[in-house]
Amino acid sequence: MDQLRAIRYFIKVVETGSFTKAASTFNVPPSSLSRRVVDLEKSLGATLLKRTTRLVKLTEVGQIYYNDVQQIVNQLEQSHETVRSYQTTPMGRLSISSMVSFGDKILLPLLDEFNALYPEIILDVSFSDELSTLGRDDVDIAIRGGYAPNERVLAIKLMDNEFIPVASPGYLQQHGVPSHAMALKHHNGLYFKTPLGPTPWLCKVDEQWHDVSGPAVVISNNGAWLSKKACNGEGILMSTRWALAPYLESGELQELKFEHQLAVTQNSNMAIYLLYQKQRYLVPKVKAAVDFLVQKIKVEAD
Amino acid sequence: MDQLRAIRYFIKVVETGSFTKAASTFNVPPSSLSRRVVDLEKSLGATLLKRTTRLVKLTEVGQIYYNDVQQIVNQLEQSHETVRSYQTTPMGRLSISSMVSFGDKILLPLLDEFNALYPEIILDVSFSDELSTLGRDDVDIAIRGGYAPNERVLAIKLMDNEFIPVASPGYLQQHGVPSHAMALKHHNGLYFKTPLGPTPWLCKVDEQWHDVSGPAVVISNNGAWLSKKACNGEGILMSTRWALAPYLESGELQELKFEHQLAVTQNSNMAIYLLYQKQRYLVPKVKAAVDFLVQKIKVEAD
DNA sequence: AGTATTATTGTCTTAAAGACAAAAGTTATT
DNA sequence: AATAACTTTTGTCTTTAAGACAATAATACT
Repeated sequence: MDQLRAIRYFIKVVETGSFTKAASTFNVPPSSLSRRVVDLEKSLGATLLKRTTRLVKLTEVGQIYYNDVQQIVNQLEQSHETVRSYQTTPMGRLSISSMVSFGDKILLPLLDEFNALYPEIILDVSFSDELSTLGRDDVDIAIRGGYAPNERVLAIKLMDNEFIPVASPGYLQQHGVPSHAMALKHHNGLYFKTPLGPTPWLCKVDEQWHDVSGPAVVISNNGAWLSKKACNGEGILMSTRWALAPYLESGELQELKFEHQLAVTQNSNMAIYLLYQKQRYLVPKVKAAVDFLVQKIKVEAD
Repeated sequence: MDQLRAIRYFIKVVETGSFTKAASTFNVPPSSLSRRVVDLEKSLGATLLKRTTRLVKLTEVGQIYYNDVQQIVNQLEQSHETVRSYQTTPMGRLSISSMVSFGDKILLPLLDEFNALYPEIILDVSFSDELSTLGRDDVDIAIRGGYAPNERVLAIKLMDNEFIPVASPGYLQQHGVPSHAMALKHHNGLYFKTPLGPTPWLCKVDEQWHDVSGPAVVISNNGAWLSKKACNGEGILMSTRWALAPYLESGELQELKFEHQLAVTQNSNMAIYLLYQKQRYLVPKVKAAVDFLVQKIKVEAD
C-alpha cells in the first residue's frame, strides 16, 4: 500500500468533506479514494471517517490522526522544497504575513524594491494582526510585535516598537497639557486595539504599575483612523513612534512627555520581530527575503 | 512512486551505510532499494548519496534531507501507534530512561509494582545521566533533574532535588565542624558529577553567590561510591537528600547546617521532572505509566 | 415519493515494485 | 600489479497494487 498517497487522499477528503470533490483535485475517480482510505483504515485498525452519503465527518480518532498527519505531510512537503531548491537562485511563491500598520508604512515600499531585485520570486503578502501560526499555515515569513516564538521558529528583532502618547495642539490648548502621567486619567482616550485587546495606558511609579487610562472615545485597530481623530483633537492617542512620525514632523500632533514614561504593556521588550522557521532558511527565496528585510529595516532604524 | 517507501529505504541505507544490509532488513533484493532511492533522487532533482562500492555516504543536501525525513517518519510511526492503540488496554513495549541514582533508589521498586499492574506492558528501562533527546530517540518517558523542556515535551515535577552537604562523624571530629559556609573552602570535597560537569559548592550571601568548593579528593558520577567514601571520612559530600536518606538515618553521615544555605547551582528550581511527549499521552501504555509514576512518587514525597 | 447526488463495489486495465541473474565498478589482499 | 571479494547497478520477467469505468446502494432535498 502506498501509505503516503492514502494519507494525502484522506487529508483532502477531510478538507473538502467529500470523496468526490477530493477525487477531482487528484484527477482520479472517487472509487480510488474510497479504496485507499479503506486500506488506510484497515491498516490502522480504526475507522477514521463517518460516512453518510451527504457528508463525511471525522471520528474522534480520525480527528486526532488528521491533526497529526496534516502537519507531517506539510513538513515533508517543506523538506522536499528545501532539497529541490537547494543552491538554486531564489524563486517561487513567497508568502509574507505582516501587521497591518507596519505593512502600510514600512513593508510595502521595501517589497517593491525586493521584487525588482528578485523578479523570479512571486510575492504573496497578506496583512493581518492575528497571530498566525507559523509552520501550521504556509506562511514563510511573519512580522509581528512582541512575540514569544517557539523553538522551531527564529525571531529577529527588526526595530523597537515604542508607544508614545500624542495629542493635537488644539486638544492640548482646550484641555490643557497634562503635567503628570496620573493626570491622563481625566483625558479622552483614543485606544489602539491589538489582537490581545485594547492597549491601556500604563505608567510605572516607584516600581509600581498604574493604569492611567482615561475615558475611551473610540477603540479601534485602525491606526490611520485613530491618528486622524487625534489630529481632530478628539483625544489622546498612544501609538508607535514610527506610525506617528509623519504627524509629529508636520506638527499636527505633538508628543507628551512625562517624568514617568508611559507604556502599553508591562513587558518592556516590546519590539517588532521578523519570524521564520529555522529550517526554511535553507530555501533560497526565504533566505533572500529574510536577509533583505533585516538589512533594510535595521539600517532604516538607525 | 511510493514516496514513503522510498524514503524508508533511503533512511535505512543511511543508517546501515549499505544498500545490501538495508535490503536484508526489508527482505527485498538490493536492486529494489537502489531503484527506489534513484527514483527519490530524481523526483527531488538532487543526489542524496555518494556511492562508492565500499561505503555509502550522505551528500550535503542528503544530510539535511536525512535529518528531516528521519524525524518525519518517526512522527508518522508514533501517530499510527496512537491510532492503533486508541482505547485499548495498555500494552506493548514502553521505554523509560532515568537518571542512574534515581533509578536505583526509587524507580525500580515502583516499576515492579507497575509491572504487576500492567502485565501486558513490556518495560524497556535504561539508566543514563545523559540528557536524552526525547522525541528524537524512541524513549517514551524520561526522568531528569532540572530540565528546561521544549514545547512539545511536557514536564511534571515529581519531587524536589535538594542537595545537602554531609560528612561522617569521624571526619567532623578530626577536621572540626565548619561553622560558616565559607569555611568549606578548607575541607576535602567529594564531588558529584552530572552530565553538565562536577557540582560546585555554592552559597548565597547578601545576594551574592560564592563558590566555596574545597580541594577535590574525588569526582565521580557514582553516588553510591561517593557516599561510601563520605562514610569513610574522606571528605564532605553534597548530594541529594533522598539519596543520602539511609545514611542520615543510620547516623553514618550527618547533615551540615549553615546560616546561608548551600546549593550546587544558582538555578533555584532544581527538581526532578518526568518528561514525555504531549501527543504520546494518548497512547494507553504511556498514559498508564505517567499517571502511575506521578501518583506514586508524589505520594511518597509527602 | 421521486430525483439527484454520493459513496461503494465489481471487473478490467495499466502502472509500478519485487525477483533473479548478470554486469560493472571498488577496495583489499596476495 | 593482479586477482578475489564484495557491492551497487542494470536487464528482463513476474507479481502486486492502484486507476478507469460502469453499476449499485444509500441518503438528502425537492
